[in-house]
Amino acid sequence: MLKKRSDCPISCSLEIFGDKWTLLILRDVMLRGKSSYGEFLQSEEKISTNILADRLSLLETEEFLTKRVSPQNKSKFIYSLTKKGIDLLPIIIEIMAWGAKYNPECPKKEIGKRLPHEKEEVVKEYTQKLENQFEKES
Amino acid sequence: MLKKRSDCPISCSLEIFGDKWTLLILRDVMLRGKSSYGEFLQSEEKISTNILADRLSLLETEEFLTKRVSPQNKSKFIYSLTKKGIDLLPIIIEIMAWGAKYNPECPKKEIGKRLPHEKEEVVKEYTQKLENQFEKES
DNA sequence: TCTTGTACTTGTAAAATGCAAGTAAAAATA
DNA sequence: TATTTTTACTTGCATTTTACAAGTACAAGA
Repeated sequence: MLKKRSDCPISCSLEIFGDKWTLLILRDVMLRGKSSYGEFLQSEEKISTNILADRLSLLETEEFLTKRVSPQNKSKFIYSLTKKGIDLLPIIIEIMAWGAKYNPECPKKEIGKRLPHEKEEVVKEYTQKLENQFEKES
Repeated sequence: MLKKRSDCPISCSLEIFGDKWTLLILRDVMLRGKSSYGEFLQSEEKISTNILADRLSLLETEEFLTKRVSPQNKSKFIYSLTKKGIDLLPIIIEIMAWGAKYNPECPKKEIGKRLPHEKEEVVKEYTQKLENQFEKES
């Protein structure tokens, strides 16, 4: 990512998180309350260890996540969202909404069911929740 | 894409368009009125010819775009959005909004300036416009 | 002290991408 | 009619990225 392809905000964004894994890690953080390497590794999509390490490093570099030692366990790291990371929630929700609409085989859980008629509210609720967490941690 | 990583709608979506180029082609179609191989090739991001051919084929297979011979020129093809493709607009707009917010060096054009305060309206306007086009072509 | 938990790193093969060149058919031009 | 241009790819090959399996390092717990 030394030199940008263009100044288009869409292109710039895709250069950072336009791949099959980065947003999936953020999904785990935002919607599933995950926060550690081991937890990310357990997701059903089975990310490789080297890719996970690479993406976590990227997410930290890009300041989507911050990394700190767990107070309970000094050999464990906790990854938390920044405001910049929280602001990606609307993108993830839109992707989920689209995916839920066009993949009938995807079982719809609570959020999925709410999306067709109250997407805005879902985004607001989760943003609020994540921002509260953010405040507590600072 | 023989077997899916999981049934998560986010994961399924990213398996299709989670890369650096697919959404950029759709940007050109949705926001810049482009519709042919040659036009896509001219974008400032400089996509390779083989990648463009591969992605157009994917977009057709996934039914995001339909392909037909140009009435004016039989050696030219016109790619048009399907409803399924038009439904990706909110994702693209959210990505643009995020990118415009966090990349101060991206020059903001009309849409970019409107996004912070009237994102919903922008999505509605463009959806309307693209759906009108869709109707005209059918 | 030994085992477990946690977070990686390394090696290597496979797949995707980028770049340059070539192909083929229709359209425009001489 | 012959030639050039336009349009949309395809092909070959080097580079980069990814996937998979294995190994490493350090802290915590028994």
